[in-house]
Formats: sequence, C-alpha cells, structure tokens
Amino acid sequence: MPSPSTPSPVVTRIAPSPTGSMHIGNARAALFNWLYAKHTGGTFLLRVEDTDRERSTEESVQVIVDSLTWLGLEWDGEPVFQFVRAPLHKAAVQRLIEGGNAYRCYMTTEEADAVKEQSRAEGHALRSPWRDREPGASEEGKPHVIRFRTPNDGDTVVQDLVRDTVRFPNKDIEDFVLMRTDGTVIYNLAVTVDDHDMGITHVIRGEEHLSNGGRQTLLYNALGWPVPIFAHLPLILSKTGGKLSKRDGAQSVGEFREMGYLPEAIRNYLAKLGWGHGDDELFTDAEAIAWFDVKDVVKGGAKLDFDKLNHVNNYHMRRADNARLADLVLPILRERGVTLPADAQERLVLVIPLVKEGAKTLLELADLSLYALKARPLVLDEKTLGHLNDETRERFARLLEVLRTANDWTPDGLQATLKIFAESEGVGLGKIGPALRGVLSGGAPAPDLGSALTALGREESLGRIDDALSQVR
RNA sequence: GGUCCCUUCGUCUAUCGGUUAGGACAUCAGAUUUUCAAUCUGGGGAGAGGGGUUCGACUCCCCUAGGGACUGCCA
Repeated sequence: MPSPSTPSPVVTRIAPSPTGSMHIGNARAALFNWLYAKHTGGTFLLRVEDTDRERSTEESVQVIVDSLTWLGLEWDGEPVFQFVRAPLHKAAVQRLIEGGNAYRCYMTTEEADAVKEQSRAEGHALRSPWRDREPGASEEGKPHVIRFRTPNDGDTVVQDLVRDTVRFPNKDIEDFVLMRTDGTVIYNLAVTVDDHDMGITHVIRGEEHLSNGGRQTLLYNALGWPVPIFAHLPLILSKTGGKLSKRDGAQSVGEFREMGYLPEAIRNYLAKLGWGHGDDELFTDAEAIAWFDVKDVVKGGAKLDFDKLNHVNNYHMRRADNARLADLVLPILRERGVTLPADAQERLVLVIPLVKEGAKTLLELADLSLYALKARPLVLDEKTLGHLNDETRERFARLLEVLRTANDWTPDGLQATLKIFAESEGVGLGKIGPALRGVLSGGAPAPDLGSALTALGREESLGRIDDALSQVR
C-alpha cells in the first residue's frame, strides 16, 4: 500500500549497461526496484544504457535479459534502448545551450587536465575558460565537447529516501561533459532525459551513483523538469569489505546460477542484504512485496556471506517442487559426464525429497542423488569390499529374503524391518549398516538406509545386493 | 588532494532516549548415529574511540579513527 506522500503511480527502472556480465549488485538494485513497483502497484521498466558504443555488445544485452528473466524479475513493456534516443538527448543539450546552462568547450584533453589541476589548486572543481568565452571564427568547425555550466555558488541538494538530505557544494561539482567530441552524449545527460521521458518517479540504484544524483539534479533543474525521488542503495562488498571480485567466489548472476542457487533463494537473500523486516529471515516473494519499503533500506554496505546464502537456498530447495529440482539436477549430472539411465528423471524425483534436506546447493543435491542413478552392477569401493566377508555375505543372503517379502516399503517401514532383522541375527545395526550402505551406493553419499532403499525401489535394491553377493573378491 | 556516504556479536540485521541490547547464519559443547548431512538441546559472542546534550544514551550533536564511493570525452 502506498504511503500518503508517495506519488502514484510509481514507476521504477533498472538501467544496466551491456558491457559484460550482470553484476550481483545490479541484480539487487533490480530486485529492489521490482519489489517497490510491485509493492505500490506501479510499473518496473528496463532500459539498456548502450550509449558507450565501444563497450556495448549484443551478447551483453542478452546476458541482461537472461539474468533478469532467470531471477524472475519481469519488467513491464519493451526494453528501452538508450542509444536510439540520441536525437532526444541532443535536443536536450541544445536546449541547455540556448538556456545558458551549457557551453561549447574547445579544450583538448591535455589542456583540460592542466585546467583541472589549476582549478583544484584554487579550491574548486574544473571550470573551463570557455564557459565565459564566445567561440570566435578560428574555432569554427573545430572539435569540441559540450559542458554543463555548473553554478559557482550554493549547494545542490539531493533528497534521498535512504540517506535523507545530501548536500553537494556546487563549487566542487565540475563542469561535466554532456556531449563528446563525436556528438554522442554522456551518461548523466542521457539518464536524466530518459528517466524524465519514461516517467520514472523513483530512481533506486547503487550508492556509487550518489554523486551523480547531484549532477542529475542540476540537469533536471536546468531543463525545468521535476526531480524524481532518489534512493541510493548501499554497496555489496566482498568478505574483506572491499569491492566484490572474482576471488570472492562469484560476482555475476550467471555465476550464482552455475553454483546451484535457486532464483527464489537469491531473491530472498539479496532482499535481506540491506533490507529487513524485523526478525523475518526466510520469506516468499508475496511477503517481500507486502513488506518492502525503500525507507527501510539500511545505509551501511553489506558483505556477501555464502554460509547464509547456503542456508537460505537449502530452505527454498526444501520447499521446491521435486520434479522441478530433478529437471535442474539432470543437466548438472550430464555436464559431469555421468552416464544416466533412461529413467533418470523418475529416479531423481524419488531420491530428491529424501536427500534435499542435506543439500545446500543444486550441485550438492546432484552429489547426494547420484547413488540412485548408478547402473548395475555397481563398482564397489575398497571399504565396502572389506566389509563383505563370508559372514556378511551369508547374512545378506538372508536379508535378501526378508526384503523380498517386506510389505512396508517406506523409509520408516524398512528402518523397522532392518532393526528386526538385526535383532534376529543377534547383532547391532552397526554390524550391517556400513556394508549394506556400500552395497547400495557403491561408496557414494546416500541417505539413511530406509530412505536409500525406498528411493531405489525393491527391484533395484535387491538387484544391487544380489550383484554384491555374486561379486568375486 | 577535494566532495560525499558509512560504522551494533565473525557475518546479515532488530532497537527508532529508559531492553538482562533481540533474531538469523557461522562457531563451540552435548544428544542422536549405518557414511555425509539433517535434526534437537545448550553455550560463548556486539554498540570504533573521545567529548558533549539529557535525570537517563547504541539511539541526538561535535571531533577523531577506520572503511567506501565519486572526482573519465565509462556507466
């Protein structure tokens, strides 16, 4: 429900640049924009910031689309591509020039560096000499950039939902470039024009843009447009508190997917990172949407904690549909080069519910399910072979008969059957368990015996035991 | 260097002037035990430092320290 002061309807956006992978920090910005739009009944838009022609690629656009889709953060309408809006951007620059808010600057990069140095020495940010000089005849047709004429006095105030009032002295904001020598526009200008044209009411983005909030506020004012509501999110940091890097395990959405995390778990975890709802740790999308408010976002940067992510992922895997999990585990197994039986999918659906409590990721789920997919006869490990002495073999022959006629083929039922069998043999379960486990799994991880047998089914279980008995030592 | 932002257990966070500073993950101990887990019970663990304001500060103000962002003809 929107609070009384919230303009309605809310329009948010995620505006990634297609220059590589989709960073997890960007994914969280997308999530918060999406949550806020859903929470207020507004819309969530996607804009691809591809004004940097050198670095933008088609493949990266696809990565953005795939990442957002996988994360389940569907945007409304068609994506807006920034580069095709260039004529609108140029028109805005023209207006700024005509209004005296921007000017042509003929400095070379080297000259600009020198002037910047001098400006700093004088205690303010860069001011080009061209801001107060009319280009003469000799400048006709010469390469130049367009710079914003930042006021020398006063402060620019950014009202931020997360950080309250942030004040930037204008003297410290440089005459930033709006248009390059080649006539293409730069980030701050394009963002401002596009956010305005797209009717964005709330700009929710990473803290690295906080100072851009100042520059953009200047642009909104100069263009005579209402300033949207800003909200600058804290950064996601590495374990050591610095920038997230490859060493930290993963930084892109694709990598988290590869590591076997469920999208709903990523949503849950990312939502908790920098935002919270009392003591609630594990929740559904519906709950997050109902509870989310940008005002409740914390200010401090947060370190990515894989232990916690694992816990959240485990929780969501427990709740996930087993057929879906089987579909996700199958390609992981294939990629490992595992030879899969024809009924792999069916077998997985039976094992997964029995082992998923112990799995933190889909990768681990694959590990724990693997035993059930092995082809007979299993190759037994040394440890298991060691258990298979004559006494055990004779005992297993008797066990085979018991299992053949066991009528309660369920985890609990089989557990009970095994216990009774052990008693009738006059030994403890410890005398039977390890060997039986090895025979059934071939040394691979497997759940408790009752569950292991249940997942395999009677035929497969008896077959595996039988194989072991006939195996030559 | 300049501007801006941030700072509660190892980590993510709750607290919105008065609490034994709560929860979760991790960790440790115990229980269970047929592997790995899972599960159950219990334990340890925090307001960066210094000044104020106040009857009373984690909470409000100032300073210091530490961390971070920006300071591009990248976004």
